[in-house]
Amino acid sequence: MITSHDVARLAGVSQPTVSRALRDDPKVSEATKQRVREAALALGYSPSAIGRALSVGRSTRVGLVVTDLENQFYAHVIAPMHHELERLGHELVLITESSESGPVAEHVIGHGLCGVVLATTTVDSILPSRLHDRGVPFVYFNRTAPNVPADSVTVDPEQGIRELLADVVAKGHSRVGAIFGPRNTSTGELREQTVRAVLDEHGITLAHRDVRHGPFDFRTGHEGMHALAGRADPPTLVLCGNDVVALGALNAAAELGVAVPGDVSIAGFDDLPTSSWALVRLSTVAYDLDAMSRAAARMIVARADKPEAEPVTEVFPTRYVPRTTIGTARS
Amino acid sequence: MITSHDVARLAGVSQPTVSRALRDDPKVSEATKQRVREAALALGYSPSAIGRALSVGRSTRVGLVVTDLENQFYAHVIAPMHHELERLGHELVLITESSESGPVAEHVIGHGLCGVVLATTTVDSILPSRLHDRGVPFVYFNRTAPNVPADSVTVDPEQGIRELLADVVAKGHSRVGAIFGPRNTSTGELREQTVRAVLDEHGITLAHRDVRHGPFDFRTGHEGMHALAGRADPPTLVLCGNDVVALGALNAAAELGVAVPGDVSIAGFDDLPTSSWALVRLSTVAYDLDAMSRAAARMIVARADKPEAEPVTEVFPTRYVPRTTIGTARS
DNA sequence: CTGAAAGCGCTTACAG
DNA sequence: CTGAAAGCGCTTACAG
Repeated sequence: MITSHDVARLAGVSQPTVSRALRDDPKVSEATKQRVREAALALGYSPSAIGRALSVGRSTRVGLVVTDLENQFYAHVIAPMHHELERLGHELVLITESSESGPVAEHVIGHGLCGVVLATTTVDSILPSRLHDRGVPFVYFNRTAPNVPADSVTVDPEQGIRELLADVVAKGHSRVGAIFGPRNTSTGELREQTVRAVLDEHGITLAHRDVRHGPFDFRTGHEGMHALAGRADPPTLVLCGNDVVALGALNAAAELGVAVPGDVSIAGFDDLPTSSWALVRLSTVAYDLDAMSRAAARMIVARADKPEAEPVTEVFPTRYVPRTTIGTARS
Repeated sequence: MITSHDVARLAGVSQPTVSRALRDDPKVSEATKQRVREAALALGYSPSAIGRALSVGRSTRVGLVVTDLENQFYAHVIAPMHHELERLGHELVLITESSESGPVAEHVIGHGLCGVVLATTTVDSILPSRLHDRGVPFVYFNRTAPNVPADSVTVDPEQGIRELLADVVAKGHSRVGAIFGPRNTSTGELREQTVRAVLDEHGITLAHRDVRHGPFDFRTGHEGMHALAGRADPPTLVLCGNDVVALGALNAAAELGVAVPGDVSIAGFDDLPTSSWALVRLSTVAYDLDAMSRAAARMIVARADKPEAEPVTEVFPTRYVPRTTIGTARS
């Protein structure tokens, strides 16, 4: 490996001068900088980020903690988050909660990340408090945990759900079912409560047998729809916890031969790219996931810079995107 | 930050002893190990990976170089690769070629990765030779570059394509079109050549006007299908460079109101999870992408261990998975 | 404007 | 079995 000492030797300066010159320190003369840059180029030298990290006591690597990497939702957060981090001179390292290499908190601390973004927090996860105790900067992305305050980027589902349900009611649905997300996530819980409250304003109550819960994945929607639509007397509409769940439901409907929206209407939440496919055309609730992901990136680097600043929180509005999976209620 | 020195003080031993004890060095007595572990636990200490990396001169971080993070194909390589790396005690850091922070090679070198896997190599990319020159271990994933030899994990498309085309011919297609991948990728080129060669055995030639090329993305398939099927005299079947392209084509067909496989048949390559959706049911060529991704993970850590070993290469076989997008040719 | 010195948190010979 | 010493590649006061 070639180091700043090699460059120093070639340029005929001291090693610290190489360090300063390459970081464009104003205290170094232009002539020297020039000489150093040439030497560095000649040797193909690039400074070791790890030497630097050890020296300054902080790295430029942020971790993204996710449980389900396979889930397409996360592809759409990883991409923009990575780009924004790169723009800020940081790297993205992936961490999953199911880490076999021991507790995530230890992993995070040991691996010298300057901060982490938590994308799959549950209400009962211990990670936030562990990170807090160890002084590791972090931000909540999308989901939050109630007990440990920290920066967060979230979405406010209300407006989108109101618009969606207004359409649902206008189309004559009164027998509505739902496949909600997990109860132990802030997003799952908030969306469910909002749906129930707004439905209530319209005089509609969800029948217990028309409701399912499960992880925000394809399978939940798939199995949920089989359960709900496979019955003699199914609801005319099924609200899904998110688009991936709705995609599962849509496919289950196709398997069952139940027409959407002829026999049953379906709604999602997230408006992923797949939802606008001609083959899908899912009516859903949208928000700017791309901007959210980038905001989280900016937030974590800012936080790493000023660990003591007041927690900030950014919330993104939602809107209804009607497509073709919600039709007039069959009578 | 709490360091091994703090633990040493509390345990009443020297700092190197802490280091050895925690790594379970057999030369340390059980009694001492016990004491050190307790002290470490009490202080909530976890060893700094970056201190360690600097000391041993090698990190446990492997980079994955990808251009299009949004592409669902990569979600299915990232997940298994990450899991396998984690199992091996390594981390995955994401790198995109469009790195604004200067040339990727410099980035890779500077950031102290122990190796990188190249997932979006083109025939003309300079990265392989740069990495080679700088002595950075790397492996080709899926695609290779011809000039720089290195470890690789690839797929052999022949068997799958043979089976696919046998079915195509049996169903009476003779007017076949294609939306191939980019000419400057080994995968794009190899699949195209194989298709042409096997088709030739069946006495079929692709008409120039029935062929399109483009990046392996949704848009390529989408625009390609609009161009091919929007004409007066379209081919009866369109072979796509991969599933994501085929998904674009399938959706374009839906938009155009052309029935699949009634009006036109469509084939893919990869067999992504989406392809088996009831809404999709894409006939395609399959291989074990999961195993491939894990193999690449194992390969890069092995390579980082023995930089001088002979390059190894692992190739995965393919098979045809008939579903419903290929039908009898209309006459 | 530049250099010598010390230090970041580890590991690894080398002694004992 | 354990410790003192040196070093990994940087950065950052401190002198000059």
